[in-house]
Amino acid sequence: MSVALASPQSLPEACDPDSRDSSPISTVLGTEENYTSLQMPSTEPFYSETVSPSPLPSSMDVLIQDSPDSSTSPKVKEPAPVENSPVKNEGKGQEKKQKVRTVFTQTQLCILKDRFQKQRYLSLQQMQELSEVLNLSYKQVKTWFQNQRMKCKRWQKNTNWSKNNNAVTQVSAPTEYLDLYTPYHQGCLPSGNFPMWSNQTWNSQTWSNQTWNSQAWSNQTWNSQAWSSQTWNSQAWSSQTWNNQSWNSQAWNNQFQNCGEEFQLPQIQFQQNSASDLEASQPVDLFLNYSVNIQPEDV
DNA sequence: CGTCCCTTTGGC
DNA sequence: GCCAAAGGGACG
Repeated sequence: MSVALASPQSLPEACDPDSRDSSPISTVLGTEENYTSLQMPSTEPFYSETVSPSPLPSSMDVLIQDSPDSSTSPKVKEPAPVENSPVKNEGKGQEKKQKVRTVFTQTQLCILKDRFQKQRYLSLQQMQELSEVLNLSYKQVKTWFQNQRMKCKRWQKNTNWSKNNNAVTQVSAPTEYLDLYTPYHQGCLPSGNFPMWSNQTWNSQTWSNQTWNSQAWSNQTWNSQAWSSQTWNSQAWSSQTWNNQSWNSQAWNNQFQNCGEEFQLPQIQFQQNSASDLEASQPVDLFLNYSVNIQPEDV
């Protein structure tokens, strides 16, 4: 809850169109906030990000739905909140399934990209939730993420390719590709960097609200306390957050290898452990309330 | 089922 | 034409 959200009225409907589109960076708001307001009013933690106590202006939905968004497809744009049956358009005469290509609104894209920036793989539930928020179908969200991953991959390939020799390749991996997005992040969503780690007190709540992405991990300084008390006991692993995420090896690895080169996993620096701390491996207890001190440190 | 990958198709 | 939303096949 660190980030103070400035204006509750989020999302300028027009984030910057697309990279290639000309529209100027809409600097409508500060660089951080709004996003939180997208959160569902729901009771459960879900939209990670900063834990916003704010009750969510339902205006968001409206915004997304009938935002005068420029790019809203004139015709298509069918926001089936639920599974979208394959196009069955007007099916006149010809049965040929004519492909319907939805044009996502800028708002939707902003949110999607912002999310992607933090998480390349979403669990089923996360996708569903996101799809509800965006008023898109689950399938659309899933497809979008897939396409995005592919795009990311291609981009990565190309850039590695062209500037292979140059040392500059060392740029912090995960951010490189994301920079592509910054243009409209500046005027739309909070940037991908979030200072939520410092002196955060983790309890089951904050934990489940945290989006674990590469940056988060790498920025985290795991000391003995943090890590070992975590101990990743079965309870921790099976707690909501982890369950909601369908971790397979692929998802896991890719999670940490955002579009750049390789990503360095968090270095665990074990200091001296006070045995007392460790042994107490009470299932969830430890998990419920411990704090992490983090020393600012670049990645 | 989800993901990867390639292809098709439609907006712009 | 380019790009991105989908379709579809292969794979696990």
